[in-house]
Amino acid sequence: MSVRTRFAPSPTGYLHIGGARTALFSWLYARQHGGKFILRIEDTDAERSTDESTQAILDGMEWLGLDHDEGPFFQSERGDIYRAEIEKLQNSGHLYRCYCTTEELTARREEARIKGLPPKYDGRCKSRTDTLDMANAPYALRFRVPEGSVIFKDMIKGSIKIQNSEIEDMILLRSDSTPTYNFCVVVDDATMSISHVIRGDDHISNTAKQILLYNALGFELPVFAHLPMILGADKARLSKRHGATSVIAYKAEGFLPHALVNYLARLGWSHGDQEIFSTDELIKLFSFDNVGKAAGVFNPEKLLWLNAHYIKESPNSELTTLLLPFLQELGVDGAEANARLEAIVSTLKERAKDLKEMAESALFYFKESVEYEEKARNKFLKEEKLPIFIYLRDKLGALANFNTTEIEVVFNALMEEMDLKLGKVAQPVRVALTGGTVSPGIFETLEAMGKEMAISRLNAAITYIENPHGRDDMMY
RNA sequence: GUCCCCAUCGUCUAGUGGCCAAGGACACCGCCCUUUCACGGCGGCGACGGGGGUUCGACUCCCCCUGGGGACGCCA
Repeated sequence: MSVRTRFAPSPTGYLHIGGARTALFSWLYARQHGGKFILRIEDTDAERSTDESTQAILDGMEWLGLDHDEGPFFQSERGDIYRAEIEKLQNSGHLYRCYCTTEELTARREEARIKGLPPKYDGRCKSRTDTLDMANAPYALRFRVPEGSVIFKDMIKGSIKIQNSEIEDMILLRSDSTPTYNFCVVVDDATMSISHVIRGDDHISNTAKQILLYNALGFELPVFAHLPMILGADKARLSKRHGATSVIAYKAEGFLPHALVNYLARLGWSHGDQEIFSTDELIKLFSFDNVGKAAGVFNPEKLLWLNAHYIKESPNSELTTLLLPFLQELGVDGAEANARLEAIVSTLKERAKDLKEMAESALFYFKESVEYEEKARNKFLKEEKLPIFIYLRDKLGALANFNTTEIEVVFNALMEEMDLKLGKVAQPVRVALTGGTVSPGIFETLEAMGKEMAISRLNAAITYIENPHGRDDMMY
């Protein structure tokens, strides 16, 4: 049997974390078995489905690198197929007309709930005999649930058994003649020859209903795998209030797609003690045998750690490309940045957790002039430091090769001459160059900055110290 | 309420009856490295929800309880 998996989101919002993991596992399984991964958009609810959402889902998938082999298919375009299958069920006596209105059903459900009874359809239209009198009344088509029970084997959860008496006669065709979810899913999965249905375990109860439909339609059952849910820190189902849940938001926050992929893979699945997986490794090692049964809490900090890891691992050229949009977002000229970024990126990648933060800490390389942080300025831009700045400005300005080796020679000479330790020299210089007390190594920073800018900033510091009152805007 | 699923450090997890006085990772704390901040290295804190069985032996198997999650739509 060839492996065919699918991801079938409804286009009612962005691709969220939970959906992304479901898609990832389906994709991995297909790739591992040389099978096909199919994308299907479940837009039978015309009210809530939007093209923007479809696009957002497509964008999210693409960003994560989860490419599909077939589709996207749209349920809204498959009406003929559903109609044909409905007809079959009708002919085989699996359906009956229900004339109950939505209002009546809602009221009865409410009533049942109050009485503590299961809020299930009571089947009152099942054996109506007055259907002829109802000729002009709108009706929905319900599925006649047979006696017995549904037992199925889940690749993750094992054997699951549900009594048919727990399942209500669900509506397959609405009174406006549109088919409902459970029916479409079955028809689609069967006609698309899906071999493995991989989805969240919130669908387990649907699976029972769907198996009934598979049987009634005479379709062969696929293999099911129900992934445990992803929860927020408070153990409630992950939702907006737990922070960013949309995949694309992580892109905007400066995450690398593979960091998210690695994180999501490891949330619920494991391979011994290994934490870091390349895509190829995931494809090779993934197995439902090692997917846990319990719901997992989404931990943003571990994601951040992985992101920092992958930033460190990324080649400078790649990081440059990725970082550029974030710099432009901050008002840096793209062309200028691009020319100098590769050198700069290598000074920053060791300490950045995400690209957004990285862009912010790169900002001083591109600004016309630096603004001094108050504490830094008060501590380091003082009269007594003047000789250091003047010395460096002159000696560094005279360097032919402005690289870390040569720069270090100058610093060593200065330290010798003035009998200072590096710490006493580096911090004031850092403030002059960056405006703050935190930055990459001072020699690297100088080299990445370039001679011209370095000298100009040293001069600015000298001017500032000599004439602080000329800068009223910075004084209190 | 009914049904279904689940249960190892705060979190993600390893563990498939003896290898476990329970291992790794994130986070947290400390030390080291160091020109700052990080990175990195070393160390520390920290868990088998409870009760019954089964067994020579249970984190591992069974039952009950408790706790958590999910589903009960003419939504998907």
